[in-house]
Amino acid sequence: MTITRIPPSPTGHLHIGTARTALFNYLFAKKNGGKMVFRSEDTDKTRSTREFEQEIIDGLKWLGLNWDNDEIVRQSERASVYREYLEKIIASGHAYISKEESKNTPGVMVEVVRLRNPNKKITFTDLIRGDITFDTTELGDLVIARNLDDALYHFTVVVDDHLMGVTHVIRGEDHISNTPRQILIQEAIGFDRPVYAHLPLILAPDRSKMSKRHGAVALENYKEMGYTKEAILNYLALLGWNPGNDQELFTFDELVEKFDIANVQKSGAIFDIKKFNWLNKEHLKKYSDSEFLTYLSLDTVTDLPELIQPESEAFKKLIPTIRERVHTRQEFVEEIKKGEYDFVFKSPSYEAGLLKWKNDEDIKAAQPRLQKALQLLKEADFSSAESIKSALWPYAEEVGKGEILWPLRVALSGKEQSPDPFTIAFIIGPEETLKRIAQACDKIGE
RNA sequence: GGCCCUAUCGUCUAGUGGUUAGGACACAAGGUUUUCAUCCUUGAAGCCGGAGUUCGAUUCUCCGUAGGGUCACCA
Repeated sequence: MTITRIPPSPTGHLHIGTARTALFNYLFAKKNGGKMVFRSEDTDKTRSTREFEQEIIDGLKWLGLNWDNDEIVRQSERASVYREYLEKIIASGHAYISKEESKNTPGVMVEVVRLRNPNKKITFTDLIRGDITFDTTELGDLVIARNLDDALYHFTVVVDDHLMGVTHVIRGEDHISNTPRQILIQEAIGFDRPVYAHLPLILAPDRSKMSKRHGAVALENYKEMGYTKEAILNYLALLGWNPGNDQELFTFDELVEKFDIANVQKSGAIFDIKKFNWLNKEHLKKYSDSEFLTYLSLDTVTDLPELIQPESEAFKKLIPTIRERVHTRQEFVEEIKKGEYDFVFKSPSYEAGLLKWKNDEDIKAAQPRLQKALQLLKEADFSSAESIKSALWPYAEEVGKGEILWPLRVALSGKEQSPDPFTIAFIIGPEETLKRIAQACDKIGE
């Protein structure tokens, strides 16, 4: 049975790269009818925290990347297991206790455990890159434990991967050079070698490994900005993998179905927020109005302008309009905060001159048209933007579209750029619509 | 610097010993019912360089070059 693993170190937030590694491990396992296991690599007691561990677990689960039995193996709780193998490997002569000065606290003598390096060439076959050969001589007798009760990373990884039955180690390219060390330890203990696959890295725009100095790297950051899990999964998968055809939009199920590690790229991929935005919007399109409202969760936005009333009828009617203009919840909220749609909630203020259509000589030309529109709208059906449009359209065709639509839109929005007048009229309702048009007429008259 | 990995439009990528080198994002232009957005159409944009193999290399080999990763008693 195929068993992959996701072994994060809880020394920081859930990195977007870790999420992608988890995704690929999950997809590979699923694809092969196997499972993924989870392991918290918290042997560094000074940097690991339970808070980070929980955040990582929550993040992976939020994405839907579940693992076998929900089980959480913690390396910090397995010292006795490591000790057993440490003693075994020392007894066999493949490792030895070395009395030397501590590197961490100079001046203090300690007894670390070192692997007796056979100084040989190691060749392993990477599922993505093919054969990779290292001469381990340069590694020296690497330290595998600070002492018998305090095993280090390379040792714990090898022991746990073996004990947890891991068949495929799929991890970031930054682990390639760790692989020969771990193979050396495997061979010293006598464990079988798993299959390795090293994924290309996610790169920042400057082509270096994506890190905090480049901006958001934590999954949580993207979640907060309003990237949906569907979009995150989809984008992460596309970063370094392709289905072999032109499909770019995937549901999670489709990814599971179509994933093939043979189609994983060798070279690193730059994280392109623009394409990510596009994908997010595409996935958002599938949301119904009520799903979108839930997605927005505006009640969690603490600094929403007072003017905006998320519960109001007008606001609910406004949502589809904003929705088609933004990629994320964050952009949505910013649009509101900028006051772009304040005209929905209060009478617009604007210079009368703005009412003048570009083809008109005088602003006064707009007045009779607005009067006519007023008249037509009094009889109009305000049940939809479409019905409002049909009430005005014949007249607009007769007198010229810009000639009436422009001043009408300005009368309703007070802006040079806004949604079309029918939509605005629908949102603010008949009473307010008629009032604003009348006000515009007054403005011209002044 | 040593070791290792990588190299197709700006970005993510498809692809082949002979192709008009395909798609997507982004960008530009035009259009769709006034502006913005949406949508549609069109466009610009790429095989890192040099040898070699070959009738023919973007594709295969080698050498460069460039970029990246890694060199802990962190993981």
